[in-house]
Amino acid sequence: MKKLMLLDGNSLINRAFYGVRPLNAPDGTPTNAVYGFLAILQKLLEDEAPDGLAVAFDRKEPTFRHRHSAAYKATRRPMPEELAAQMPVMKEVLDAMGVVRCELPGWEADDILGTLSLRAAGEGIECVVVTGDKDALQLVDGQVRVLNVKTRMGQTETVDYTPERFRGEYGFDPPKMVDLKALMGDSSDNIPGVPGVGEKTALDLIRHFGSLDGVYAHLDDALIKKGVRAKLEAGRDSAYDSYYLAAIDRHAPLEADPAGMLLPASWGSGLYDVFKRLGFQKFIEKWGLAPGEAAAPAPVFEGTVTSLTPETEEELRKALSAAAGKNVYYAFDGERNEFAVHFSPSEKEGTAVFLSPEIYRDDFAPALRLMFAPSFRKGGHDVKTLQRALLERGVDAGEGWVFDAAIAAYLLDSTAAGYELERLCPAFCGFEPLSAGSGESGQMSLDLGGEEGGVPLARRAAILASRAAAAEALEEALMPRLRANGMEELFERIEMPLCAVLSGMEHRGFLADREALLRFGESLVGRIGELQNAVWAAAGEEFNINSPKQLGTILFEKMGLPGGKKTKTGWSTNADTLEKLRFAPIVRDVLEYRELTKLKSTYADGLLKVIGPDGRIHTNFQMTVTATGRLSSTEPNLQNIPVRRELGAELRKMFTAGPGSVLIDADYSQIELRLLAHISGDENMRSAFLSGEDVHRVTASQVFGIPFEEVTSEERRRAKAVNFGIVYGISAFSLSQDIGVTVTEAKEYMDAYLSRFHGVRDYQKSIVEQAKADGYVSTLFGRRRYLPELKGNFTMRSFGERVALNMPIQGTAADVIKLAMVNVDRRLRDEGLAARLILQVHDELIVECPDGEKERAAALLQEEMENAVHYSVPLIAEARWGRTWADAH
DNA sequence: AGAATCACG
DNA sequence: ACGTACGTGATTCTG
Repeated sequence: MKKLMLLDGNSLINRAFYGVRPLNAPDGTPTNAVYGFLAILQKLLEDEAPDGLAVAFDRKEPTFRHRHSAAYKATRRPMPEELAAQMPVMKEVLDAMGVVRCELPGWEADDILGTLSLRAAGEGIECVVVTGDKDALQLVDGQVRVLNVKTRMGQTETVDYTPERFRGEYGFDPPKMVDLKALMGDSSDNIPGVPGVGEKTALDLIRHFGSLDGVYAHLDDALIKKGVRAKLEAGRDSAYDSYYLAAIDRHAPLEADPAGMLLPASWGSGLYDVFKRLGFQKFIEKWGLAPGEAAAPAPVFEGTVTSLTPETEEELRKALSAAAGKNVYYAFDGERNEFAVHFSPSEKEGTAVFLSPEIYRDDFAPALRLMFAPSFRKGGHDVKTLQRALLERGVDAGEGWVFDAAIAAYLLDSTAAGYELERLCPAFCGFEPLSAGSGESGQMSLDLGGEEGGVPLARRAAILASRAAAAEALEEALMPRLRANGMEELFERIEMPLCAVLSGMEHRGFLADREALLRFGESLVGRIGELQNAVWAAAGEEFNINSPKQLGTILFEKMGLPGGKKTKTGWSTNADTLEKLRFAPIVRDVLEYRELTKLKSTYADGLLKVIGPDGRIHTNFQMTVTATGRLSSTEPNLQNIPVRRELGAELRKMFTAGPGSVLIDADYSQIELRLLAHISGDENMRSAFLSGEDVHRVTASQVFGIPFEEVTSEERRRAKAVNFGIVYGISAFSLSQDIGVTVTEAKEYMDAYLSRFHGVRDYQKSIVEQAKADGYVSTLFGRRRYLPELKGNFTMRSFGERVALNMPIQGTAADVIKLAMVNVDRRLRDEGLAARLILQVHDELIVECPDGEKERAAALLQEEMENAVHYSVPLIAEARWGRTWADAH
């Protein structure tokens, strides 16, 4: 064995528990911690590829060390019940994996890790100790690395501590970690340390005096402040007792031998069974697990579906006649141009009509119009994509859609891992839809895309039919849940109608001026070259300016510029950092270089690549991505086209209206602040909006206690930052960073703000309490976001609290503009206008419109946006028009 | 594949 | 003392 990985079981499962949202096995056992642990383990195995693996666990009873310590108090925090319930599952999983579990009465997991790593080192085996605590860092040496695992917002991060890394961070050798803990203590481990001495003080002391003994030998040293000296004197016994508690004992009487901890070459079918029972489908797939001989096959779709494959319109009409009056469900395969509609007379049996160019050789459009008749009550999965596929085939089938499985599941949990049919169906309906690889054994065939060897037509029909049927099953499973959550209206009146609005917008696209875009890109090339040469000249060598690593080395090491902050992987070179170094010409050039190359690669070149044959750019609006209810835009993202800087804003001149048309751009004014005023009911803020005055000026005059007329532009700027911060759930520190004042000043601003706007203060307090009680927050339309983060440690909890403050505001704004979009689209059609929506940018709608309609369309747009809802604060939208986006904005 | 950076609301 | 604003997506470099 060359490399042994040792895991601190308790610490990792604890991290996993707080980092992973609630999850249950089909039988109801909570499994989120086990799941999270496996996710961490998987990553570790991939990254480190160890030969051996063992997991150490704490025992419930106090350890010898604790019992013999005067400072020990039997107040170990009890494990949360939900987590304790998962420990047996955890052990079962490890056993099924064939991983050695180590525990020893009277000894901590840390001691076991210390003992095993010492033994392994003695046998010449490299050791990787993995834990979520910092205590084990004392073990770091030439043969033992410690990976410190953090979970942040569900993401696992590991910090790899080598002796060098440790010294770089702490400024002393790893064994001195014990001395540090002796002074600062560790609340999670019941190590008291010296009362009143925290991490900062303790770090300074150990760095200076080298050890705990060193500190106490130099108590008179002038470097130790009076107060600290007094605390150290008073806490001497506690410190030395803590030293004893913090020191890992590397000689635990353990039977285990590192050589016996070899990992199996492959996982057995026992693990498959365990994962199957726990519902860990993802790990079964990722780890390529297969059932044993005797294991039952996974349940797949079992309906009896009769597939009809009409060859003529006559046959199609006849086949569809049976669908009259029934709910119908669709699935399609865009690449093959195949569509299926499924309708069932009962739970058990159904009929599917399957349309494939292979047998139906006529023009598809008329057939599709029959298949997607407006009168059908329609359901499906990812309806917007299906509608767009139909539009691309000349069929407008936006009416009659009442169910979309992906959107329903998204409303039920907007932060789930995904909403694919393959995931939802097993989770909510207990069966899997058919796929090319499932079904009768021997039927599996590789689809090479050629004439031979493809999936047979009948099979493809069955697969599409089962996918359509899955949507039906999901409707039965999910609609009652939506109703129970009070989300029926949000679903039926906003999200479902929005599908057709968005598919239309995607299909229409935004006309782009290819030549202008090309010229713009070309115009940047010369200057980029100049800047590159200037930067290289100043640096005295050629290097890749796009590499933050190389750039950091040049600026902060070679040229010795000050203020370089370290990030995870090296020097920070972001715009915030570089702005402070503008006095150096090279930095100014780098900043301009960054600006220009960003415009060139992401926008000029990037957009040219996605202009369609029709000269238009067709973005995808994602409806199930954001945690707050906003849309997102991809391939390309048209929601982040530059506007804030002059040069970037040039790009908006390349987005134009078609011949004879104009663009109308309408945006909500301060929608989030207005919603905050309404939701919090803050009278002061409401009257600021009702007065129609500039809200940032009003805020400035209130926060700074000066007359409205005397507010300077700087004061207004700061007040604006405070307003933004309030919406996001601010801290004084971040505000100070943002507006460049001291933390103390920022704190004063915030206190002044909250005392002036006490309705906001009260609201913030109550929404966080509400979130903690309910486990989620909601928008005014009932959209939810669950906040498992609120159960976590300080950092996670703080994040959860900020989200609780922000989501109801940002989410309600998203709801409002979505409703406005549905209404705008409907009214444009009802009034016979040719104007149509083409883009949404969160608080902004863009309509393309024939010249002759522009006054009517602009008025309609503004009216529908302002009247989408009627709250205690008016919503204001402003509309402009022009030939290009730049002119209209 | 993840990190860093930067574009937007 | 903690660690530092909410929500996104695309590009580039790097291991």
